[in-house]
Amino acid sequence: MTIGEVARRSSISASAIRYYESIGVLPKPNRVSGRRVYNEAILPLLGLVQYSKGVGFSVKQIRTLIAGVESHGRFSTALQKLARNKIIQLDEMIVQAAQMKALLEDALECRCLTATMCGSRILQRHD
Amino acid sequence: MTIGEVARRSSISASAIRYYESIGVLPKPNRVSGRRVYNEAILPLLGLVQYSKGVGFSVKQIRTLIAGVESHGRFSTALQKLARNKIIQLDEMIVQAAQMKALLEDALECRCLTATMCGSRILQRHD
DNA sequence: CTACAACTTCAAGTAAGCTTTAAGTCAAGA
DNA sequence: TCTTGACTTAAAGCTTACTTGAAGTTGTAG
Repeated sequence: MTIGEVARRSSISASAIRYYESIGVLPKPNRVSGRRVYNEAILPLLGLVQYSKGVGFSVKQIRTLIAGVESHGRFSTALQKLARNKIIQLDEMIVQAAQMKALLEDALECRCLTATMCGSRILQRHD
Repeated sequence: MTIGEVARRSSISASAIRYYESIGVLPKPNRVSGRRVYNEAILPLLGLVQYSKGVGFSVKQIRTLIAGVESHGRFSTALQKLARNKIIQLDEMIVQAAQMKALLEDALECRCLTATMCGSRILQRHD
């Protein structure tokens, strides 16, 4: 696969793919007359990148994550730590997202945020 | 309250608070001899800012959100649209976060991501 | 009166995460 | 052979969300 095909199939721009490679998020692919040639394995990797971004990993964290995928079998302590911290963050995120959703739904129902906000517990935790 | 007190109580830096005011996220407070004087109402507002940031609102979206809080009673169609779109995004985010959490937990259990990734449904949705 | 902390403004700097631009290479088709 | 389109690089540019720095003001405490 050329970078153009990968871009089309992953919905990630070619320039972003080159950028990811340049900062070590993606492994360097083979070249044929100077051009990058990818195999199918790049797609789930890019899927992981997208997914990780979606839940708030920075590209540098994603690099650590991908390194874990690439280094078959090994799961470094750095990666374990990252994973554990992220699991905690994800739990917080899930709660927060659910609360924000409830707040917005309430607001939509009564067509105003003021009343919703005053009644909401999530905004009352100040001293 | 001075900006310093607000900063301390909200854990948001004074410079960030001034920045939020400058781009219209926060209302302009009263001044006493040139200095900003806030009342308690600023705290839940800053709480909403923090919360919104946490679930992926941009500061410009937060501005729209805060405008909805400030304009007592009115809930503009723009804000309704923002709220509806955000509710959809939040649903996706919750699912994605839960899946990523499961992936990381599985990875921690078997101490490698490769096996986890290959067995995961979330990274298999490519054509 | 002076010193000091906490504020003020405005402009410039920073970091992340790409995108865009310019100039060049390569293989295939007319 | 020439053109075309997809690729290559390096460097510069852009947006978001602030932070930092410089220079000045204010009220209080010694």
